Amino acid sequence: MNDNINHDPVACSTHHRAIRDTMDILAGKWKIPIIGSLSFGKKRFMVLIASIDGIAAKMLSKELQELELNGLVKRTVLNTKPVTVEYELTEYGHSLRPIINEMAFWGKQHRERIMK
Amino acid sequence: MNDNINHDPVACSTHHRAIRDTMDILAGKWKIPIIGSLSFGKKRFMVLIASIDGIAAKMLSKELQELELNGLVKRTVLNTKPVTVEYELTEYGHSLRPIINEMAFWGKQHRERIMK
DNA sequence: GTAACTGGTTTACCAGAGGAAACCGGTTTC
DNA sequence: GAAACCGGTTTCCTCTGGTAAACCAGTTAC
Repeated sequence: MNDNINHDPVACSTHHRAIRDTMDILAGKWKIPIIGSLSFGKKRFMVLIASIDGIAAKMLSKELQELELNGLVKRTVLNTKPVTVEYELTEYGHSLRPIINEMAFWGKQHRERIMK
Repeated sequence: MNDNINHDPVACSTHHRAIRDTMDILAGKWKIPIIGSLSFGKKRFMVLIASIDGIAAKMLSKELQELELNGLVKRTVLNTKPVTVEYELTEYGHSLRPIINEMAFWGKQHRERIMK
């Protein structure tokens, strides 16, 4: 029998790169909680801080910037008395749903499996 | 209108924990390439090193230990002349397929979107 | 004028992820 | 006995992700 190292280098690296792209976008401690919180609707900065347990302001603003850069989140500055800023998930941001759902499903199953 | 911070704390934290579990298991630079390489069939240590571009022996052995701990990979020591060790994906390891596929799909789409 | 609230930025610090290279015990070949 | 191959482990180093806390500009209430 022959150990096959060959799995079409091109298609394979494209595949891995795509997976890595996705992982990078979702990486870090806070991306998922933020997306999760925003999936319930648009929220202001302070509301986000309150709704995401333990996050620091710097982290939130940094993560929101990255998410905005990647087109997953839309930032809107409102012309109010003290300036308020609203963040919301773009349609593109919502397209992550299937991935997040798959991960939630597998993770739940995994925890049950580990317990016994 | 009312900014709703309440999204059922219990169900929500369970959900996020499950997602985090999955992310943790897949985290790091090498888990996916290793799983990807093993998804083509069982491989020996040296073959894995050769098939995963850029990985160091230390990293590979550490990551394999974690994957084995989580029941995703099975390690078999063969009684050969110089001891050889075979690694293979367990059935449970294969259950990650849907997640990985979703991520590959989304990542590919995302890259195309970013390009234009 | 002073305080408080808005949405941040800046600085300084720390733990952990990952990389490079040496080392190791056992076995076969020369 | 020397060298090479196997599957690691150990040590040391660097670089990054994340934290805490101070600071900032603009606006309103007191």
